[in-house]
Amino acid sequence: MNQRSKYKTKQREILLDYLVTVPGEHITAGDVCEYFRRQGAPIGQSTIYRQLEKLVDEGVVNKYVIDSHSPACFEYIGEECHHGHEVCFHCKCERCGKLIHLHCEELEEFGVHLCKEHNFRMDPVRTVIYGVCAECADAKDKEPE
Amino acid sequence: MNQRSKYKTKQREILLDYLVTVPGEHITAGDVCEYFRRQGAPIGQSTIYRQLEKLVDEGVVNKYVIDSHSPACFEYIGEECHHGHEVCFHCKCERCGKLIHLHCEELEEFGVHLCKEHNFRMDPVRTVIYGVCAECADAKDKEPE
DNA sequence: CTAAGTGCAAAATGTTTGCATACTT
DNA sequence: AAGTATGCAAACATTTTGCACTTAG
Repeated sequence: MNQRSKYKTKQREILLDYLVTVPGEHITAGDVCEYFRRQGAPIGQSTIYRQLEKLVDEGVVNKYVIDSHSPACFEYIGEECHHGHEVCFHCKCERCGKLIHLHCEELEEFGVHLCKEHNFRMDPVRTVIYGVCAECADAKDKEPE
Repeated sequence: MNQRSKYKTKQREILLDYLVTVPGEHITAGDVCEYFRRQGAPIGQSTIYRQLEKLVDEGVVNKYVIDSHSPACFEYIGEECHHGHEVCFHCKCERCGKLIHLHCEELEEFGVHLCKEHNFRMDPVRTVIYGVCAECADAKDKEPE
């Protein structure tokens, strides 16, 4: 299950170079495929899936599952997710799909609580908090059934 | 997107009757299909998917997406998820796949915090906290790379 | 030279859909 | 009678896999 990369291949380099340019954005494997196809330098989709999986295992990239059967989203973890010692948490709006990055001490405390009281080591990187963002909540209030 | 049931059909009844017997367990659409097939009273899979979706929209059943391309899990929300006014949160072990139900005030507080400070309305029903459970954490400590 | 990675096309998988039929109200 | 729900099979979309070939160390 833990697949890390051992060789430094051209495809991996190119893929990473691209990902680095879009930190914090979340893109699907299909997006990545298409991007390189358009560049005139396509990478096989199996390679993309396989490298992406490795990058996830290496902690360089995060993977988010929004819904079964929508494609999974990947996100390069740039500096913006590492302010000081803080971890970056992610909230995903169920309505508009927006991904919100959160640096929140309370959340970190909650992680500690989970570990101490419930013996569960939360993985902030893989955990996505679903809910409704401010804008969508407003919109919904206005538009009734 | 919001599909609620208007007629009370036999299939819906049977399905609900079954779900009620396994509150807190999480089962896939495929599991449900097979269950009824074995009972000698199969229900069409489209019906199962469609009814399950309705039950989710009605708030009777929760749906969890663990991983894209693993089947989605459904869970009847019985009393055990409604101790008093508490909500039930779910933690999923990344290693063994175990689903842990948590009744935790701190988590509720965290939801409130999220809403007040960050304007994000967490949906406890759809949010799954990923991490590593106690047993798997122990196991990993012993078995090095 | 060996282990690892690539790419293609094919398979696998979970979910959705079209449509004719049957059931609820 | 009108509006919904059902069930089948076919369609879909994403992800995975088998395999022959290439590349990195």
